[in-house]
Amino acid sequence: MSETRWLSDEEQNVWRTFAAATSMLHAHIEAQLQRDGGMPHAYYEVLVVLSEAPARTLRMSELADARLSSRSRLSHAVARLEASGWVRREACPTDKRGAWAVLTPAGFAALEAAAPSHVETVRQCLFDALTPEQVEQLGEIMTAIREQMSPGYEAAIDACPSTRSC
Amino acid sequence: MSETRWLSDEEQNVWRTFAAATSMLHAHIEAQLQRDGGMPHAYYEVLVVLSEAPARTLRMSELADARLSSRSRLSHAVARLEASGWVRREACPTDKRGAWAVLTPAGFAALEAAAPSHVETVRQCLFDALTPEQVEQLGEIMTAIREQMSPGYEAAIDACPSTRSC
DNA sequence: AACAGTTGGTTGAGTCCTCAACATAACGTA
DNA sequence: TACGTTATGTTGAGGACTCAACCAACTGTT
Repeated sequence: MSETRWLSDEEQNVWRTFAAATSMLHAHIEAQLQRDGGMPHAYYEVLVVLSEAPARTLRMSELADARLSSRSRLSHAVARLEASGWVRREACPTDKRGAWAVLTPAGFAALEAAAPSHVETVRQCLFDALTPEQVEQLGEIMTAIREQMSPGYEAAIDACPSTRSC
Repeated sequence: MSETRWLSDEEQNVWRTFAAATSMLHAHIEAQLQRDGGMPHAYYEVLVVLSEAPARTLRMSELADARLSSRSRLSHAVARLEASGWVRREACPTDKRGAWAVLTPAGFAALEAAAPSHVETVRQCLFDALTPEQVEQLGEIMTAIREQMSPGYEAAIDACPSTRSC
């Protein structure tokens, strides 16, 4: 292990502000969505991804890869969403290991009901605080970070067959 | 409730990238700290705050207000940190309701042991991905968001007596 | 002194997440 | 066909957080 590259005062300040701001933002959005939509943010995003998929249906692993990383997590999430009647599992005929997750009409309705206040919250917390120029900068910065964390992420999403056809 | 101010395509793109990038970043840092330091990020931050306090000691509520919001959360956290031998509770003589949290030598050592790899991770994931100009922009953007979420936060920190004297 | 209201902190139940272990099915090669 | 390897998805235990309820102590008013 080579010498530690400690943060400068300036960097430390940026990092702490970053951590505080994103933490508050996530907590706020989480609480709002839980309160008004009856679901955590992660589950909301599952519904969003499903709602945009062809036939509102995706393989479990595609769903996991697209947004959620861990398969275990998704499995638990879909179990809960299924109990709420918002998602339905279906056996995959071509691959007997596989499972499809299908957004139910009730799930779509729940998403539609939760969306307006969620979007309003995002706007208030994020976009209302920034100038148009800063929004653009933020987009570039976050793209760079995402690329750093997971090279080829963008390309992978674009190339993902499930978002194109089924 | 007035008309929903939906996000434009551009805004939606920025928001999704923001959510994905910060989520990956947090997950990565969390995993690294858990693996190499044996503690979650939130607990690491508790140790950091304590280590910077006079006599490495803070009232529970000051600790909660400074970084963690919920008192319940802090109470659970300190219980766990106390079980690890990293923090010690002490009764407050002037206010018999109150409690002090004191960083133990073992806690300070754990912090020192965890710091280098944590800082390296932050540098790799965040600063290495950005230009100096972007770092500056990020600082301003996050300051604006933090101010939006919690007006007067900066001022409150600066005015907090516990960080000045004891 | 007494009482209502506020503040400091803890507790327990329930929820979500992680991690590791597992079962099942598909694939590749001999 | 048989066997080892890989991929898909589930399960259960344990940890961390939230929320609401709670106790104890301080404060201000009468």
